Amino acid sequence: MTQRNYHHGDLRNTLIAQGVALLEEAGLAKLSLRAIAARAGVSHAAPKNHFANLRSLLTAMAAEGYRRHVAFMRAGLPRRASRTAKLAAAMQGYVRFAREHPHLFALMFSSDLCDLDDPELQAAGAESYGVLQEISAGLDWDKADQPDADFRAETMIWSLVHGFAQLSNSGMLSTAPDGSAQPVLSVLDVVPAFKYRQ
Amino acid sequence: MTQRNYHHGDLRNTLIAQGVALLEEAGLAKLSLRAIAARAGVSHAAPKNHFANLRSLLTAMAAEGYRRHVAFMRAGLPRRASRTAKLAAAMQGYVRFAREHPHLFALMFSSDLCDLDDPELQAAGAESYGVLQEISAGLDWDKADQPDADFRAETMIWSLVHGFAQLSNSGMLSTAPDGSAQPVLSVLDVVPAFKYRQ
DNA sequence: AAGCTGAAATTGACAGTGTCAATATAAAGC
DNA sequence: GCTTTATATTGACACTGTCAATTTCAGCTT
Repeated sequence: MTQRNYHHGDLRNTLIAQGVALLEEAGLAKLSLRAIAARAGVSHAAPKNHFANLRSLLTAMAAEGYRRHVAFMRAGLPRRASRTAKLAAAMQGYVRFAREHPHLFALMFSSDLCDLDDPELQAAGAESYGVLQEISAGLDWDKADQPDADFRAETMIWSLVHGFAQLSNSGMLSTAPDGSAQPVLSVLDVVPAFKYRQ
Repeated sequence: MTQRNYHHGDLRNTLIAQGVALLEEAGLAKLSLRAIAARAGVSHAAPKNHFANLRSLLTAMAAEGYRRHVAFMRAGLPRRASRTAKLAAAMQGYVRFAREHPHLFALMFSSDLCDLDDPELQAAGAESYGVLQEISAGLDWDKADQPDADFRAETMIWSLVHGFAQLSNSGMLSTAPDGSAQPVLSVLDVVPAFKYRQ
């Protein structure tokens, strides 16, 4: 962390880190390329050497988000747990990440803000999707014998947990439309009790 | 649609309509207060008389989005259909709206863009939530005898369909992480076959 | 060791943004 | 017909992302 005079040395990673930090602290409204550059101790046009535009930097930040996301999903997972326990742990990790990093989570899925086709982002996302694939393989439900059964199961689990996280972050689950307060639900209160084949 | 000279006459509604139109045509990137004002045939600061700031206009646009959203959910619903048929129709309407109006749909749930606490937005959202409440009441599943059973069922259905819509719009369901093309799923391919009590 | 080269930083400019204050216009009420 | 008041216009401001021109300096060649 020595002070560099002119050439920063590791500006690319610093920009990503400071960008994520600023996003989490201040939200999207206060996030700007110039503010991130200032936080990195660098002039307003320096990022241009590492990122073609703001969108490109946001995409790299989203990829970093996926890497942290995977860690949350794998966390708190006992090594030799039952498949149902693994499913529960991964889903809780998914939602916990979304709740603790709402802005980063929103960025990761926003096609308006970042290039969802970017190879690095796709790679980071694939890692995260892999966890979902593991835990939803062999699920026993009414569509287990349909074509694309695995893909359907993954999509069902992903939709469920992703929708829950999204609605939770939008504040849609805390108060009913009539204004009455609602209990704070865990994902597990809402996920059907799935079993696995054999 | 007569040409007004100075006073527009119905600028508030025009701004909402033109804002939605521009959003759907060009996306968030090209959306600006000045562009909307220009589309409405009015100077760049005219909106100030009807909306305190951009956020306020976006919030009104989101409320309009909810009104259209409800129409999609109620559409194609036979008057005397079974509850399962109603559930299917409403879910398909939910996703169809999201797919046909991706930017508006994103706006409706973005706390970064609009005031989710706004009374008008809440009212419009309540109407939409009401449809979900109707169709998910009395659902028979493993949590039907738990406390807050109704709220859990609503949340489960909503999470499922909302997550599916969101992931679909993010392009996450069309290609697997390894790059292989995936079948285009309908929500119904992914929703467990729920039944109703009695 | 000196010099060259090119990557990585700087400064300065530009058009475009949201917001605000001051001004102009016209509709509504007396 | 005059005043009041809502509504629109103009002009300015600070801030944004992006680009071009310039400066700095690390590492390689000779």
